[in-house]
Amino acid sequence: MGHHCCSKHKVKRGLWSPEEDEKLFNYITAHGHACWSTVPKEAGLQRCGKSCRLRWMNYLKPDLKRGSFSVEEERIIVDVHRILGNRWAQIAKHLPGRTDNEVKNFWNSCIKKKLIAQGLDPKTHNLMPASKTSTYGGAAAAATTGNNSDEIFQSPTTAPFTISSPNKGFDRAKGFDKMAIPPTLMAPPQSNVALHDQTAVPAALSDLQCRDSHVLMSFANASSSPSLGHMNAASSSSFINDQNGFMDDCVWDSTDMEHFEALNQIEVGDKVQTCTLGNEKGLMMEAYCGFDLEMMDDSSLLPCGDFYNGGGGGGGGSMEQLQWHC
DNA sequence: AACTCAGGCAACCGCGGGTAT
DNA sequence: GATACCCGCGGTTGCCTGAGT
Repeated sequence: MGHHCCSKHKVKRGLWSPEEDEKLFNYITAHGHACWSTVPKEAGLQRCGKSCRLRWMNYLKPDLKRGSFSVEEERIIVDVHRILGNRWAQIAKHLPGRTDNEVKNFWNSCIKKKLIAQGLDPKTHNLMPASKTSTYGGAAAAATTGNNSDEIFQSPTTAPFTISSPNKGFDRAKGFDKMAIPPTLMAPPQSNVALHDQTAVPAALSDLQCRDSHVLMSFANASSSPSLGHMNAASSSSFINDQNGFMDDCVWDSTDMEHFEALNQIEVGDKVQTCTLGNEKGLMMEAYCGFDLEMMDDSSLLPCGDFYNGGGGGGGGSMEQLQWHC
């Protein structure tokens, strides 16, 4: 049974031969692929358009990077997956030359197992209950011993979420170079479901404030919300370091109003995560949990782009190298 | 050398969203 | 608005290969 789109035609399935690859490659490089459904016919292939597209995207495309994933790539995958979940195509966008299929396979065959071995739930990136951990082999203890690439797999409770975009739309030298966001703030919807009882609650984040000059961000009710115990756990990375939940390590240089302008509205799908930054007299940023992760898509991606965890220390900021395509 | 098994990878399948008619 | 078609995505399957016995 072939694809629905080509069930009427006699199509070949299975592995591609070098000849087929050559035909497809030659055709696409010469004519492009305006319509995949016509490609096989035009290229003289007994394949369906879908199959051709897949082969091109995952194998023939010239800018694909082959070979094993680097530690840095691995780190990016883990970090972005923590935010996006199984949105492989989105994750792959942060890894030039890698395909969604490649990332997915790497995740399933390698990263997932490492996370499990460290006692982390690969879906939520949270520590699994001891019983569950032991089910997976009881290797949670290994999580404390890593001094190699396994360090990538840190519990989100100890690694504040940070984003860095050194080359997009903002000159780091001008300021606005420090900002840390806890994983709870950036948690994807699916994670919210999973973490409902243990992580950020929207209400707790509804009063995020940024003050001018030496900007502070605060979460109302931070200390009273059990959910924010999770965030306070991140205080070792100087994200939140007092009982009121103030993040005094979050410094925005408000003289760079250009970027506050840019930040003025972050529309995140229809669930707007209002990120309202007012004028320089009284900056105010509102946010709540439950980010619609469409924000990770190109233009809608945090337009400011440049979040940097200056206080992460000790590898806490595992997203330093993440480049947002915005 | 032969066999088994697990891991990695490529490809397929089905679904959802977008667009044209 | 309804329908058909196409594309892109994520989940899954199955093949290939290498390590272990």
